[in-house]
Amino acid sequence: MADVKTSVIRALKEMALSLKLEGANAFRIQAYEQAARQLAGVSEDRLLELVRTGRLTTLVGIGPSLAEHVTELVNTGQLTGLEELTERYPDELRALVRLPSIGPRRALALWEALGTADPAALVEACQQGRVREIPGFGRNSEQTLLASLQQLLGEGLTDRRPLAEVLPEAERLLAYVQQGPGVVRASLAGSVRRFAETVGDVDLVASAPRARAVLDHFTRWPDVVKVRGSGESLASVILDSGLQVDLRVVRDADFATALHHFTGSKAHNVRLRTLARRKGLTLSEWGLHDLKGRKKRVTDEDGLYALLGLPFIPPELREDTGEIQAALAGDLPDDLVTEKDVLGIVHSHSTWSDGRSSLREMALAARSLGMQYLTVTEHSQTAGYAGGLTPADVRRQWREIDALNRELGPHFRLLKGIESDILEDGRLDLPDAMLTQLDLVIASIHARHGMDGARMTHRVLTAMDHPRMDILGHPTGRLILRRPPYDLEMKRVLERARQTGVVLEVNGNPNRLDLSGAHVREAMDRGVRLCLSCDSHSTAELGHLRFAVATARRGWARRSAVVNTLPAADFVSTLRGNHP
DNA sequence: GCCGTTTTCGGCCCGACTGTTTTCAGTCG
Repeated sequence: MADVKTSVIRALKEMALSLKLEGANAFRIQAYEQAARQLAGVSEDRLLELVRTGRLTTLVGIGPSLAEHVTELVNTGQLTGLEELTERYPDELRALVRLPSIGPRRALALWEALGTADPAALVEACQQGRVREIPGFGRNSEQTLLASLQQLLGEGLTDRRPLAEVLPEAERLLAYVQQGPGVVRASLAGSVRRFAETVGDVDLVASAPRARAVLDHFTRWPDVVKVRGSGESLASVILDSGLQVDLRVVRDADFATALHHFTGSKAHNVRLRTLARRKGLTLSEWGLHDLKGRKKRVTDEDGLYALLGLPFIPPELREDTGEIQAALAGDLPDDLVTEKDVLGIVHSHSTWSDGRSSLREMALAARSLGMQYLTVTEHSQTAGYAGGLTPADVRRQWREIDALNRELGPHFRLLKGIESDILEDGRLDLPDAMLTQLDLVIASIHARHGMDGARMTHRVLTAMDHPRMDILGHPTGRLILRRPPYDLEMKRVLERARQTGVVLEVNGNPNRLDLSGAHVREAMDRGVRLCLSCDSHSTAELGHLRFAVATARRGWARRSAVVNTLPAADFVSTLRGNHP
């Protein structure tokens, strides 16, 4: 079941799309879209409180009219007028708008001219040459439309990929661009730099005196299979992996504003430009200018934000979910967690269960990353498919852990733990007598994902009430682009975490990123603590930590809320302090 | 539909590109 906040946001977005089809005033449409984003940055409890007290209009971008709509949505689940608009424009028409190069105007033109928005019927119309007869369309746009319709009917249009699938290739390409002729600075930009969960393409920005030479260098990268376009300052290519990469090259004096512009998000940029206007400045990728067209000197993003009267806003926060207002008010977290803050690797598997590296290899790798400890948390006995450990196995493993600690100490420690399955009735998978002897207990769901919301919520809350439960592993169970989260009332899970002191995991496995940034933000609002974990099954996967850190930052997580920024002894004792 | 350190009305973010046009609308980021 979707929570109230999610359904309100969805309704506002639906309304915006309907109004686009309706040909409504563009700024009215924008108002709905901005309101949706604004609410995304507010916790559900705060939203309900603002509705109850009639103070919704204290949010930027929500005036009397939208406040009324949101109140109606919260109270009744309906929005007057939305249903009527939805019926006027069928779902197929709404889906058309998502096709590349098709917006509301052209979708409507197709629908009206052909009397249908059904993708299969449109394919036929393209093949019969009927689309090119429609005013505003021609031979080229007919071909483009046909191609994207066929893709839509084939594997679907979700050509987004998990960030981690893209990042290594993007970083290799960045290193290559940095070696281009005359390159002064180069950086990743776009959703990759913001560490979004999924990315559609990769954006790079570089500075050099002669753009053309760098662009030629770029298009000669061995993995390039197709050059989509190459102009004076931009080249766009397709790699053999199917990934699209765009490179912009500017003079170094323009690097900071170009990098900022192409990092986005679009909504963040829009709001920042509005702020600039109010200060009598205009901001674009080509610089910050005053009203007389004089260019301000901007050498880096720090300087850009400073000229606008703001502290630096890290890329992970640039989603227009309240970060600019918070920055203006001095309310941005001043101790946003960083990778350097993390002192221990939490949640790891070895060859004792389903890992691919030995315990010794894992320990040495963690130590060489500068970590002070690694928690050994194999699967428990119920997870037979993953080589889960029986109590006897766990005791045997302790002997190896003790030996390794004698060898690798005293500045590095393996902590004794387990990742216990949460059974169907919410019990943990090992006897209490054993759980109390462990340094930490992660408990996670690995089976029976499909329970209904009431039973699943009860199952998780029951586990959290266990006095030896320290950390809830991958709390929502989602797999990015593959599996939706469990049917779980997150609000109650967060509340129980606050009451019991149970720590919620931010699992850095790039297919999970669980909790999500949005849930991290709700956890922060409630004072719930987090641990940033790798869920590593090999030494290479210790690198998952960066995704956990980035996801936590996207949820504005403070260092002080993250338990594995503590040294080993404090980490163990703070977990022991649970269940007051 | 929102908003106000020039405005309670009249503005509202910026630029590039594409394809279809013959001066520009629509789309995109």
